[in-house]
Amino acid sequence: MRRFRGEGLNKVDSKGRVSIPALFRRVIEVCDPAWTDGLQPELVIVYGDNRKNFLECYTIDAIDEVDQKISDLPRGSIQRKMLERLFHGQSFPTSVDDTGRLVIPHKLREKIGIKSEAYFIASGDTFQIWNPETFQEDQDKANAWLQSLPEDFDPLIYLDASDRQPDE
Amino acid sequence: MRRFRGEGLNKVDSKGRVSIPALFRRVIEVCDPAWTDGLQPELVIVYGDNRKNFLECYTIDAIDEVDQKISDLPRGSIQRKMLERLFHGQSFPTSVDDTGRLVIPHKLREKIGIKSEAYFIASGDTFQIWNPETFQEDQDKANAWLQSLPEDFDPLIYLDASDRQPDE
DNA sequence: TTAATTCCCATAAATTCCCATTTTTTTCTT
DNA sequence: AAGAAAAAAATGGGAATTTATGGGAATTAA
Repeated sequence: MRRFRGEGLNKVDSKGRVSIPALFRRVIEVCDPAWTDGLQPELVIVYGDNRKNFLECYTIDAIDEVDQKISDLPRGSIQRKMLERLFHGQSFPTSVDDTGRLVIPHKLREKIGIKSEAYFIASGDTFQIWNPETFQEDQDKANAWLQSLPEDFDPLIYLDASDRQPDE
Repeated sequence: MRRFRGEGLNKVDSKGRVSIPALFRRVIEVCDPAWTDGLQPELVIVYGDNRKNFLECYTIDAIDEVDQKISDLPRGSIQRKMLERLFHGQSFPTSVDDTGRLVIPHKLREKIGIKSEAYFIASGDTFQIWNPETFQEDQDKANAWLQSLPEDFDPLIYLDASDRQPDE
């Protein structure tokens, strides 16, 4: 499974159009089973978790995987209801046009406070769209946290935590 | 099988007419085996479960699947009787007109308290129609619940629960 | 025959499509 | 390695289409 990598800052015009970083486009294409050269590759923007102040963009493969897991949850369970609302309801299916752009609807631009520029950053099998200033603030916080750690601390140590139990 | 995705808020006029979000129309069309360009695609509104304060809209494909499962149940069983009443009796077959609208009969508008606006939200292979205020209240509850969780809790963790036993 | 429903037409706003220009990156040539 | 040429990426604007919505006439139902 191809993963996104990298970041980018692009202009948003009055119609809400914004270029997707070219590297991301390649991944979106490959991860859309229906895509073939000449077609507009599809993706899904998820925006419903109001604790997050960015948009999360899923490839078709990634969202299919989520959908499958949701349908495996018991019908009527609160978890299933919440996830259906988030991923099926509070999401926006769209596609990359033939000039490599995406249209971010007015409502979604408002939600994350995007005006004339959008900041893109990869996050595994999804990528995020931020208001550049908001992202910078978040980044500043992350940096401050890193500063607070001992001089010789290496964050890579976390990688080895992944085979422990979730609540350990 | 195509799935609904997204949400929308549209006006309801004095005749009960309301536009169906355009993205939903595409799914309704594709999921009606009899539909072809120019025809009015059909769907079924299920309204009988009075624990739910919204209308549930099924595509033809989706309702066919439900019907099939009902007819697989033993004749005369209480389960079959209940489901037949709900899906065959307390449902309303209708179609999307050529301007993309649906007419919600007076009785159904009353049932869910719809006045001048209707809120649509996708939920897998069906979509729901709510009174906007009622939905907002429901959403507020969901958000409060999210807020009550630890800062770093991600509802996505539920997705990984799908390979456990239901009652685990 | 009143009321409700369906059909038909009209319009404003939003969205998509198409094409052109600028900017950046890559490749080629010397 | 520098500069020129070519390709790819980013951006901008207008025309065409789609969407959402409203109103009246025709039709059907009570």
